[in-house]
Amino acid sequence: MTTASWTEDRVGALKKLWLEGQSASQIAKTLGGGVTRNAVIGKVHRLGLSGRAAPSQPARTTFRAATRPRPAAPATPVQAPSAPRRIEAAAPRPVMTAQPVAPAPAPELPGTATVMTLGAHMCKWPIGDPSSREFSFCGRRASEGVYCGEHARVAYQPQVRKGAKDGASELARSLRRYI
DNA sequence: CCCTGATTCGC
DNA sequence: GCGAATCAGG
Repeated sequence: MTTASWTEDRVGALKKLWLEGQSASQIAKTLGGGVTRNAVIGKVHRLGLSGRAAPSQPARTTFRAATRPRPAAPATPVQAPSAPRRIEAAAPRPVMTAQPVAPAPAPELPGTATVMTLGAHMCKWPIGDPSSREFSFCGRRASEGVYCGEHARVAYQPQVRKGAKDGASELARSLRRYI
């Protein structure tokens, strides 16, 4: 596709990823096609989407409302106090400790859900490199928030006991299964 | 300086 | 409708 326009597919993926909590830049990278984060944000706003759950990298809440750049704007009347933006609790992002690459999806291991097929109540544990075409989601029943039981336990990392070397290696081994 | 989203405006 | 430029902030 030479003209990276907003096709149904891309818009669908955009919506999904956006509501998923992905950042604009991340979505832009995922969608590829030379779309920038500005394009993503622009489209998001055009679609009426806006403020959702959680940002990305840093877990900070950048929610402001009206900002006034000022490019040759004659006395603009006071802008409305901004529309109500949803502020929901976000599911903790999975900790990806040095994720090398997604080698082979185990035999019966889940991970066939793509960004397009991932349903609302399907585990959204990412599998593989988001920028790769092989990228998929766990897809199992999301019983714990946005993740299935198993992935929820990994997402909500209990905390690593210090000095528990056996436990550490065990954790590392169990984590490997999720990649 | 990295990142985030928000807004405006020229196309 | 689209997105770069810009803004505002963590």
